[in-house]
Amino acid sequence: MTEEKSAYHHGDLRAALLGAAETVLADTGIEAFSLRRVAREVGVSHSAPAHHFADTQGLLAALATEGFTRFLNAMQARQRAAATQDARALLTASGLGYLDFAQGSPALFQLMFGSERVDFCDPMLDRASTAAFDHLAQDIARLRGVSPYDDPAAMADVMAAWSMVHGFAALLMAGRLKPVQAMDTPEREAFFAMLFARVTP
Amino acid sequence: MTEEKSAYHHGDLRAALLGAAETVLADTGIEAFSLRRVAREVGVSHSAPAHHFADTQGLLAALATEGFTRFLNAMQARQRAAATQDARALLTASGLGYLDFAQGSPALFQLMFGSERVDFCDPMLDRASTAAFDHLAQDIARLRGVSPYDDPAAMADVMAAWSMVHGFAALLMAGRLKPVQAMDTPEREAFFAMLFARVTP
DNA sequence: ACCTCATCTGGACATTGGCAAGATAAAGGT
DNA sequence: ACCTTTATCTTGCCAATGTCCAGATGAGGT
Repeated sequence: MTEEKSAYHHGDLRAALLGAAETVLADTGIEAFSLRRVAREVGVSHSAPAHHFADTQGLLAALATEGFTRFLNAMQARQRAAATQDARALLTASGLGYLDFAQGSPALFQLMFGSERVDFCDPMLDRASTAAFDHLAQDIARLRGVSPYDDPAAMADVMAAWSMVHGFAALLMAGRLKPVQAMDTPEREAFFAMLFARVTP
Repeated sequence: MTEEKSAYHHGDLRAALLGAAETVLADTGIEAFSLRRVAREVGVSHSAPAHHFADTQGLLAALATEGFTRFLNAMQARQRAAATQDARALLTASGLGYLDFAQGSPALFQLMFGSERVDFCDPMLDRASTAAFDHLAQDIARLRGVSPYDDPAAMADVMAAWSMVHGFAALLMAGRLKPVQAMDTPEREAFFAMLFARVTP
């Protein structure tokens, strides 16, 4: 409908800002992230974003929220691709999806897990991040036959799996796992699957 | 010797700046870290640091370097406290030292592992971080009887152990492991030791 | 046609990192 | 002792940033 720009009243500025924010984030990194730059990218005044996001934190919270839903999608996509009912294979698929997302959107990944600039009190963000956590909990529930919310041992499995895949992803993104970086994709995935299998005996 | 301040020529400004930088880092976090604030804290002009560190990155690199040596100390301290020769107990002690450091200096920890503002090309920093990695490699060498640099399987053990402890520490610091945060110290340490033992079967 | 109000603009202010020119004092050579 | 050199620190400046504010604009309801 409002396809042409009318100078004023952009039409869907909120979405445009979110899109540009992701580009800027990927370009400059979180720590050099600039709200004015985002506005410039969209071609709008420097204080236009204020009417859609309270402040920079607000925009980043919204961006992280979108990140978490895509993050969940990445895990689910791997599970669909695996086309199996085996609980252990499904868990491994989630782990690989976790890595897919981290490698595909490293800046977003760091925003979601390694930044102080995001306010996790934001209810939308809380919902999205909780949903991602629940997905992993469900994988463990399927494997153990008990919900981690009922069984401490199963919850320990969740923590173990999560710590493992997150540490692997974070160190890989930070360029610390040199030997792993040298591997090609199938080799790296096999390597990770081998490590990941250890934490849920 | 130069105990009293002489307005000009602070005496040991470099060390004073590093000390203040750590305080500021702990106060404001990395992403709001301000060089001018550090200078103000020391009571010196805003561009005095330029003569001791090329720029903000330079100061942060020096700070991270100091962090890595303390990080290594934390792991070694735990091993001394364990007072054992058992390879597995020594490895666990390193993991607990890893956590000690992360919990004791969370801001420094995030600077070292989760920031883009540190230049790892800095030779001093490279030396310090490599030394910390080598410590873990040595733990695995003692456990397996082979150096990870010679044996791929042993290197895989290093990656596994590192990913596990790092993921656990990072998620804990980010406030994501709610059930673990609820535990008291001994319980949390026992819990971690249990998880950590899984990765090196 | 008019009015209301969300949306967007432009200017202001304090703060930041980095640069350049100058002030200060310690060190060293004569 | 004196003068020069050099390292150290200060002051003043610039562009850029986040946030606030008053005002311009126009879309949608009445």
